[in-house]
Amino acid sequence: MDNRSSPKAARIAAEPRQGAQAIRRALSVLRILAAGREDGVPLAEVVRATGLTRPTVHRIVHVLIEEGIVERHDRSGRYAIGNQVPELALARPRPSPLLVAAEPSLRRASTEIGDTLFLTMRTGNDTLCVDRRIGAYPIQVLSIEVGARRPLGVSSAGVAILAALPAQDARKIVAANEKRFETYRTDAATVLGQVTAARRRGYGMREIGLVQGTKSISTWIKTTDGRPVAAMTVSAVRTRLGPRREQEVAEILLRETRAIEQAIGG
Amino acid sequence: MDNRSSPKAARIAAEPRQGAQAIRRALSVLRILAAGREDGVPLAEVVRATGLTRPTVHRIVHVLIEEGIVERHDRSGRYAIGNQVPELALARPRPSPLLVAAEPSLRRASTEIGDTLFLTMRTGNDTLCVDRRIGAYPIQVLSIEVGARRPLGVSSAGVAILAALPAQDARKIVAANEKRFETYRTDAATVLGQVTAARRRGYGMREIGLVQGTKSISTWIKTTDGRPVAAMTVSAVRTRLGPRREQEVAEILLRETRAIEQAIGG
DNA sequence: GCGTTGTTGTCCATATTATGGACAACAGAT
DNA sequence: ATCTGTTGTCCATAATATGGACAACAACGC
Repeated sequence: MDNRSSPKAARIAAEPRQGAQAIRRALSVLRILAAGREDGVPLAEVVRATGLTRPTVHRIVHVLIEEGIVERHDRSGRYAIGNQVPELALARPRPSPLLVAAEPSLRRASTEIGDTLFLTMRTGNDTLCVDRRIGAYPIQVLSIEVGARRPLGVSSAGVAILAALPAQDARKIVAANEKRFETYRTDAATVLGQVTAARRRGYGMREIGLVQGTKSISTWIKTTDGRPVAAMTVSAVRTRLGPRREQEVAEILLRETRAIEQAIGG
Repeated sequence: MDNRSSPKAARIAAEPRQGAQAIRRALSVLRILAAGREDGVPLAEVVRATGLTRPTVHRIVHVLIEEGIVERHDRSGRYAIGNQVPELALARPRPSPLLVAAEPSLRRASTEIGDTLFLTMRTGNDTLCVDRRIGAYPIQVLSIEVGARRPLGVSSAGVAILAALPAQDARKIVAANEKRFETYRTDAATVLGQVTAARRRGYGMREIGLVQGTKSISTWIKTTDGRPVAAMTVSAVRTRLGPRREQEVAEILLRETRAIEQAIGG
């Protein structure tokens, strides 16, 4: 009851505006549900991931259902993003400038590498897969789809983005996501270790992908102000990405990453 | 303080769940902002349209800005749907079954009629344009774009949908939208008159379109349970739609409307 | 110059609103 | 039959969101 501080206080880093706890909570519920995609998420998982109490989550979710923002699947009882969300999204028709800037690079890298390529952007404390290119090689890792959303740190793309952030910011995000890591069978310490390794290596990597037997390599994409906003990822069965080829692939990714950065800047 | 009623009360028409006023209010703000599309909406207009007080709207809007759900345009000071909304929408990739069912009919009707064709669906108390086909005739009415959202009643599509609803429901919606009609230079009495006329005529019509010198004809599309969910509209410069041609066009629309209804049902 | 009418933004005492502990009911395991 | 996992509901309570009042600024008229 004292930190109201100076009258026209610094607005630089956005002191949290008060008087809307419920709205903020509803949004954090929505973001968890978004990670569940079509299948949705059980209530208990939302409770775990948000750290809210169950009555609160239950109330929020059911109000959102009445409003058409959330749906409940009758069979499974899981909750998912409802059809009014895309309807609201139609108000914003222009395609993301990132996607436009990345398109040629994705096409080039995809034909050159031949394995599945992903473009993943950061949104808040999550990564969001916004584009996927399937390569020519007969075995492709297709587990991740456009729209897939995961806590920053869980995928190699997330690790790459964390590695490119100031260390302090990265630690904060990892701490904020800690409760959610359990679901993805990892923990804060592991993630921080991978981030450090990626920082040294110059790109992100996961020897054990989220899917058994796959391996992923990710490079981060920064805007002109130096903040990483996205990552470019190659996923393949592990045997396809031995040390020699890892090097080759990483070089292609780094080259195209720079091309995307230039396209955004210019 | 008595209508808590029977223990396992009728859930048929969804008695409003309480304990989330703020969330509901935030959503009604969002829906108004969605109607403003890229340009957004001034705060005062949101206040008028929602009937909330200005401090409340201001607080809600600014919390949503902090959360990335709303953006404020620096030049105009207007508020608009932010980029996190499409990001959340990515969680729901499947295309609307209505769009799929309507596609062949839209294509047929568009080539046959030659004027601009719209598919507009109902969402809550609004209409939302979800598809537009440009015809072969050199003068086309392009004012309405995919994503355009307006209160039910102001467009001919909205009038058509209201006409196909039970009279009592239609009256309720018109009453709920009354505060917003002012912005579109109409009022409840006018709308109700147009709805009655449309009901008698069998399709919706606006002699004076939202754009000067245009005329629109709309037919309603019902699901098997008899509820109208969308409308198909032709817009053209008024001189293109004299009484003779109005009749022709209406017949084509009604025919294709029935085709869509069958495609949804089967 | 000086009202007038339109904005947007902020403060803070107040009471309305959202909260969460406790309880209930059900589904699968063991 | 008991345990552990769910989801859903109630309601007294405290914390939260509310909105009246005030302020600052812009555009317009005269």
